[in-house]
Amino acid sequence: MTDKQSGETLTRNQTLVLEALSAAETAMTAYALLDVLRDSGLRAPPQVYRALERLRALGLVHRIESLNAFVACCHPDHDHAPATIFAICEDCGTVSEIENEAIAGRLETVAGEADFKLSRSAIELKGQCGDCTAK
Amino acid sequence: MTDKQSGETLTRNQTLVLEALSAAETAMTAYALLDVLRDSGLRAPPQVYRALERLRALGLVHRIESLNAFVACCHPDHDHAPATIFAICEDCGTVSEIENEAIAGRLETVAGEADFKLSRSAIELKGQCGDCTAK
DNA sequence: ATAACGGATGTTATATCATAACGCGATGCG
DNA sequence: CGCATCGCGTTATGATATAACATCCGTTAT
Ligand SMILES: [Zn+2]
Ligand SMILES: [Zn+2]
Ligand SMILES: [Zn+2]
Ligand SMILES: [Zn+2]
Repeated sequence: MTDKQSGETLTRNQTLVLEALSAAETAMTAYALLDVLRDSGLRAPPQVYRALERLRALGLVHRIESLNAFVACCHPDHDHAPATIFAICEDCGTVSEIENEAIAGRLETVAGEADFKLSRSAIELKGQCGDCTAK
Repeated sequence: MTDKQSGETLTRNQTLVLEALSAAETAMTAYALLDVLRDSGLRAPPQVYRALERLRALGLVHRIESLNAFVACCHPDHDHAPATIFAICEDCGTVSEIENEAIAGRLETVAGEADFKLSRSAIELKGQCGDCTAK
């Protein structure tokens, strides 16, 4: 176990993708990332998708299912609750990550009542963020 | 106002798509629907997507974001809670629709606390259904 | 009646999102 | 060395979704 790349350190491509995502205001599609990173040497979709896959496994990036797009985790340091909630502004596109134990627990209960063995969940809210409501 | 197609009745294509979806055990993609309905006269994706769009507006069909696929609503008669939950079995693919007022309310609260004006939400649970757990 | 309109439809082409499959080069290990 | 593993680059293709345009057909206004 030489730790060449066995768990912690990010490769060049992974770092590029994570930095691009972190710098973005909104969720980005894989192709948007590719466009942005073309000058940094990325040339083809698999390079981006592979980096995203790894970053997701590390919990540094989340996929927003309803947008087919990706965001950097806003608190990669601590572990996630079993149910993370994403609030997506339909006006400006910003995505906020919300943790809520109560809802996570309630979802577990509801799943149990339906005789469903829950492994993971995606909760995506659409609406208007505070900034856009104020406008 | 002859009610030619002004709100209630479904057109031929819409009926075909809804029937195919209702008959399906699992969620179906638009292209799967197209394959199934080719013998009934559907020839191109826009015909399916247009029918799906209308059926969704009528509340007869739901889109499962994490699958890029669609299901027939299992209780099209009564109105939906603001937050419908879909439990998706990763073994057999069945999708169950769950209504839960408590979670819907809780989501409203959480959104409010985050200063987010909620318009609609997608909650998708992945795991194992009762039948598959029993196996 | 007939012209104008709106809505559903059919069709072609294209945009957008995602992965399969192959080969290469560096690294670690027997 | 001989071999396995891993990241990487590249090409090609698959899967999902929509733009754009032409047509048809009942309704409605003139
Ligand atoms: Zn996170
Ligand atoms: Zn906003
Ligand atoms: Zn429903
Ligand atoms: Zn199952």
